[in-house]
Amino acid sequence: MPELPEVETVARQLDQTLPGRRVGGLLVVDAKLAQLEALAPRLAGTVLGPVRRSGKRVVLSLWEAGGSPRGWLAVHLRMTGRLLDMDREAPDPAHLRLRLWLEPGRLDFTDTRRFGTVEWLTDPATLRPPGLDPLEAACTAAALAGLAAGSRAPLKAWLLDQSRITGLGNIYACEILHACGLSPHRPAGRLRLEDWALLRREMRRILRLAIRHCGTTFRDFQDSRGVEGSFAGFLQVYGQTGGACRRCGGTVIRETQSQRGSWWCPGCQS
DNA sequence: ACGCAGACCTGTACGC
DNA sequence: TGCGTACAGGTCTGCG
Repeated sequence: MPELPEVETVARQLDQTLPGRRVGGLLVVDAKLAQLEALAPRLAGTVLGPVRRSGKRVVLSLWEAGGSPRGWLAVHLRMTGRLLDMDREAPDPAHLRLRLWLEPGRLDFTDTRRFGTVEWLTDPATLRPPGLDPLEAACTAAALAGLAAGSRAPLKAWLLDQSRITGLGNIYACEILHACGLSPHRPAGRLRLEDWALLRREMRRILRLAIRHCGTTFRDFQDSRGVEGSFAGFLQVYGQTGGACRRCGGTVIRETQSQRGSWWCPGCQS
């Protein structure tokens, strides 16, 4: 489900409401997360600190009452995961997988498809994702061109590879390529520097715009308050099979590429 | 280095 | 209404 803008939305919201709240306990509901049971003693009594996005993960920091970090909980929401900031007395949400009891309130992790993961990290070096974050200053046209040098991978698949750029998913990869007029089939290694400059610019513009609208809810996404994102109305090609391209009037098509749907307009993307 | 199939899961939309 | 099929925002493993 969530890509960079959705994860950023959740992280920013939780960063407004979680820091300073004490962790009272841990409830593991899903047997797939049973390995977290052992964490309960280490979490109890900690205080939540800043919440950040790392790639597509939401990272909660847990601090000793004294003032040094005890560790980080890195949550990957995958397709249908949600982190919901709930009142203590609220009824259980559907598909509850994990709960952090807080003072006050509680943080519920729900996940319909159960693909989501939760990791306990104690080494700060493991907090950073392997790839370049599209919104960081280090993500320059030259850096992108350097990463892609020699690659024959189709641009769409290249953008989805999290080891190079971290944060893009299917929706935003399709939207960015359309905004740039680049075909998803173009070999990544054959782009010119000016293509990367355009791609970098559009990538940042679209991601920032989506963050401003709290992400895209095409199906499942909800933020930490259970509210849907409003960027869906801005989508130009994703999910628009047979629709008219808003730029050239051509017809948006869907095809399967690297096992994923690719939506694009052959009229203006080449 | 790359594509591809299959796996992990559950829910929904659609055609018959 | 009911049943089968395809598809879903992610990522991993194994194979060719």
